[in-house]
Amino acid sequence: MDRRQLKTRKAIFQAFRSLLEKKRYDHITVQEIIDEADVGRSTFYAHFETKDLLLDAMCEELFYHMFEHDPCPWVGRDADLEGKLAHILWHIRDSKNDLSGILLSDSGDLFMRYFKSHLRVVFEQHMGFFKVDVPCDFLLNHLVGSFAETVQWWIKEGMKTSPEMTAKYFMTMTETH
Amino acid sequence: MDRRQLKTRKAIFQAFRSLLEKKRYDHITVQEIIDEADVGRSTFYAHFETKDLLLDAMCEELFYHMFEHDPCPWVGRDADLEGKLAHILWHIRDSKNDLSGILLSDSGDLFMRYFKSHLRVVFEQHMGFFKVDVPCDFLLNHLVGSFAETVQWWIKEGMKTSPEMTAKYFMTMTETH
DNA sequence: TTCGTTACCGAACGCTCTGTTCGATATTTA
DNA sequence: TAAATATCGAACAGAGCGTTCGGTAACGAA
Repeated sequence: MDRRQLKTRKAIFQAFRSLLEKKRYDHITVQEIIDEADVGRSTFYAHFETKDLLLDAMCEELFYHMFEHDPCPWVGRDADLEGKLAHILWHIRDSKNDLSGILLSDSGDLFMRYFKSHLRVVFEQHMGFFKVDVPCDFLLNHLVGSFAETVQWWIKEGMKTSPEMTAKYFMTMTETH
Repeated sequence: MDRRQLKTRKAIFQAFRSLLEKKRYDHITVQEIIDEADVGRSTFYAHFETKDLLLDAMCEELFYHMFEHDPCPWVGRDADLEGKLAHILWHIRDSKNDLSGILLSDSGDLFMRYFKSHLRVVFEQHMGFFKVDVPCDFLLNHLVGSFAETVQWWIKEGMKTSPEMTAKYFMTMTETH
């Protein structure tokens, strides 16, 4: 990939992230993005057809490492659920892209939607763990939603508790004694 | 209130709701709303300064009855939590404003935010019921988020299970045996 | 019914943003 | 070095925004 392309792409992402912390997604204009990124108008449209597709691309990049690659050293691919969840929290806290700021922004729900769709896959692999007398799809939906809420709460509180402890809180709420 | 005002307000709300089922909130233009509502441009702005304030006003109206007034006949003000939750579900299902369609639309998250803020108050009155070893604000956040997820799941599945049964599902997930 | 009040209409306004085009310029890769 | 290509920047038509204002029609009170 041409270095110029990477540089432009990075500048746009950075500008976009910066704006997202100041105002809501649907109030951000392409004009503002290219001003902030210091990029030509036509250049922006050469990279992204629309603002929505820019959002898609950024989500792809934000969550790629968290769910697919670059695993936390102390968590293997066959870790237990609690370990995996702690890993996700660890990743959010130490993200270089200020992921926590984005998830908590006024447009956080937009990113939460992507986040949840990835979480769903994780939980699907551990459904056997939960033995409750409710419909299976209800349970899955519940777990994904609950953990997403847990993450939001955790960030809002300044991520004071450790990833491990936070994951434990969540598991406590879902335990089937 | 002047009949003309009520008629206009109703037409705008109706048009807005109709559009929300077809496309995302931030893709809806004021132009489309006034076309659909068959209302003059200046008339719209006489009622609502911005599209965001229209959203606010509509949420106010949508959730007013659910949380404050017009209680379901078989649920008193001092009902237990499960009863209150069932009442809320009952209200969503039988709403004349197609509340379920709105909550499930592409912009459902916007309305969920309002919904959750009201739910918070309800759960706050019943925190004594839950005895779990996690921080109190974590617990409250968890309950509100979980129930919101439950509602979303319920609507998506076509509201097949009864409000009572659905409330029971939820309580099952949060029981502290 | 009458009459003063008030809400609506509709056209027009300057403005901002959109998404596209194109030739000139600068950078990169081979 | 040379060919390819990414960026720039200006310009464009089109759409939406939010406001203004005079004319019209519906309203509510007497």
